[in-house]
Formats: sequence, structure tokens, C-alpha cells
Amino acid sequence: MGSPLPRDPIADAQRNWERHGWGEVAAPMAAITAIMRTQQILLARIEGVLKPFGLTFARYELLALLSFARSGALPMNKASALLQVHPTSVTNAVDRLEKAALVVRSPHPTDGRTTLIELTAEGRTLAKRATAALNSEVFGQSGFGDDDVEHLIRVLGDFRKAAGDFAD
Amino acid sequence: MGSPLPRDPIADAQRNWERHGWGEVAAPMAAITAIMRTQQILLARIEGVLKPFGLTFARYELLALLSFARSGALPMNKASALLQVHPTSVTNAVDRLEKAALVVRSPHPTDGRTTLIELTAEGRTLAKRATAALNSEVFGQSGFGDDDVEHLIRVLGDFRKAAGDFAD
DNA sequence: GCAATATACTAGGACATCCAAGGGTTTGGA
DNA sequence: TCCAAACCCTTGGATGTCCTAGTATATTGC
Repeated sequence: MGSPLPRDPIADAQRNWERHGWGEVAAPMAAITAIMRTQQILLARIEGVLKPFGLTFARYELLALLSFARSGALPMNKASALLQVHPTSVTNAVDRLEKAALVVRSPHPTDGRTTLIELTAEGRTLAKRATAALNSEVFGQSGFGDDDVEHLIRVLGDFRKAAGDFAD
Repeated sequence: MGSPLPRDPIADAQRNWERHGWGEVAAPMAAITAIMRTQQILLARIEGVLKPFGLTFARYELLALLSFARSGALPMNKASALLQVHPTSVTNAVDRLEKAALVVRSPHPTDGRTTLIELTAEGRTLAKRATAALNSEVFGQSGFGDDDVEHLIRVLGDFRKAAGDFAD
């Protein structure tokens, strides 16, 4: 999008916050802004790796989730809950994955309200290949040190739990 | 969107990664996924606080940026660079802010290609009020401990720098 | 057993982000 | 001087996310 800035814009924002008398919350503001920006960078990397496979991150996440399900199938509402996105987002992703013949919708055997998403053979193969690519090109070169990774997992895990993501 | 899950879905994903022989990258995968999810939670909180002001986070960021500029005005390309978003995203935000009379577009005095975004009096007032709300309702209650905030700022700062965000 | 409530998925709409292309303005080298 | 290359902003299109209904199916309670 652009060349590197001369100075860190988030550090500048933090200084601005302090200068305006909001020093009390300047650091958390900076941390939160940094999380937003980091997510943006990571998402761009991931999408770049997935593009050759004709996948987006949202669709990949669904494929990966299905590939770990015993039967290779999950109800849409389960997928929505596990991926922690709105049900309509799952509908959207399934529509596109189904057009690409990577999944199929099938009726739930006992509950007429529920629709099952099933991985096709192609879907399973593509999920494997895409995962290998992400592992080697993104997760394997995250740029985070081992200690930092552990720290992030712990701190963000606590945050997500406090936010009500899971009971554990 | 839903009630808490019985177990942490990201920890489950990490276990799945390990079970499939990708233990080497399971932890970074979990950390990255946690960052994505945390961003989603934080964005939802922020948008919730800004909604009463008729603002979204993208528009708020632009207003805040302008409010810190000496003259209360910035060229669009500068705003795009500092906010680290695509120029078309700035165009979009300015269109809406201008409709709301919070900013105005004006021609650059010496460069005919450039458009300046200028804060209106209303825009400046709203930015102040929205910032106060975010400070007290989000940044002041982030849920991150002081040490964790410092750690996040450092680790994510290093990451952003390595990603080419800034030279410093 | 049947009506009221809850649950599951989808359709339509509002926003944001990015990319690709197009039209206008500046700059720089031949 | 002048034209090509670089730069700036906007338009149009593709995706994703969420929200608000609306339809269909299950469950519950009387």
C-alpha cells in the first residue's frame, strides 16, 4: 500500500494521547491499535498465500474446521459457534464453497431446521494443500519469538475468556 | 453472537495441529488466530461505543487523526499513509464524513492533484466526545494488565516494524 | 394435542477493505 | 520545450462482517 513511514504512527498516537492529558489510557490505546494493525498485516499475508488456491481466509477456516470433524461434516450453527462469526457469514462462505464444489449442503437426519456442511473429496484435498502452504509461509515464519508466542497465547487467551468466548 | 463455548476453540485448533504432525507451527498458528479473534472482539466493543455518535471506527480514526493535525487538515494521501489503509478506503470514509458535515474537502493550494480533508467545528467537537467515550469505555477497561500492555506494545511494535510499517 | 416460544437458516441492506482502471496534474529527462 | 512516467483521487466490482427481518421446523407448556 505504501512505503515505510519515517516514524511509528501508533507510537505517535500514544504521544498525542499523553499530550492531551489522557496518559492514563494512552498505553492500552496503543496496545489495542497495535492489535488492530497486526491483524490487518497478518490477514493480508494469509490472503496472499490462499489466493492461488482460490480461497479466502473465511472459506479456509471453514474448510479446516470441517477437515478436523470426525465425519467431515458439521451443522451450520456449530460452525458458526466454533468460528465465532455470525450465522450469515457462514451462509455466505458455504454458498461460495459449494459453488466451488468444495463442500455440499445436506439435510440433518433428525432435525429439519438444521443443514449439514459436508466436505467433498476435493475440499479435503484443497484444505490439506492450503494448510501446508499456510504452515510454511505464514505460521512457520510469523516473526514472533517462541517466548512471545507463548505470552500472546496466554494473554489473549485470558482476554478472550474474560470477553465470554468460552467457559473452560 | 452466541453463548460461551464449553472449550477454547483456538486451544482445540492448536491440539488438532499437533495431532496432525504440525507441532512445529501449532503455537504460532494459535497466537495468530488469537490475534484475529481479539481484534474482532475489540472492534465490536469500539463500534458499539461509537454507534451513538453516528461513527464507525474507520471514520473515528480519520477524525482523530485530523484533530491532532496542527491545522486540522491533511491531504488524503497523508491520511491514507498514516492510517495504513488503501486510498479508496479514505475516499469512502471522507464521503460519509462529508455528508455528515464533520469534514470538508478542499483543494490543495499548490498541488492540483491533492485534496485536503479539513475538520469542521462539529467534526472537532464530535471527535472530542467520541474520544472521551472510547477512553472511558474501552481503553480504560481493556482488561489487559499493565505489564501485558507494555509487552503487547513492544512485541507488536517489533512485528509491525519488521513488516515494513515504519523505519524508525 | 395445540398454541406459544425457541431455534436454524437465508434474504436484503449497510459498511469496510482491497484491487483494477480511468482521468487529471506534476515532474523529469531527452 | 515536451512527452512519458509518476502521483493523486475516484469509480466500479468482489468479499467479508454484522444486523434485521422472514420462513420453516422443534420444543415447551398448558
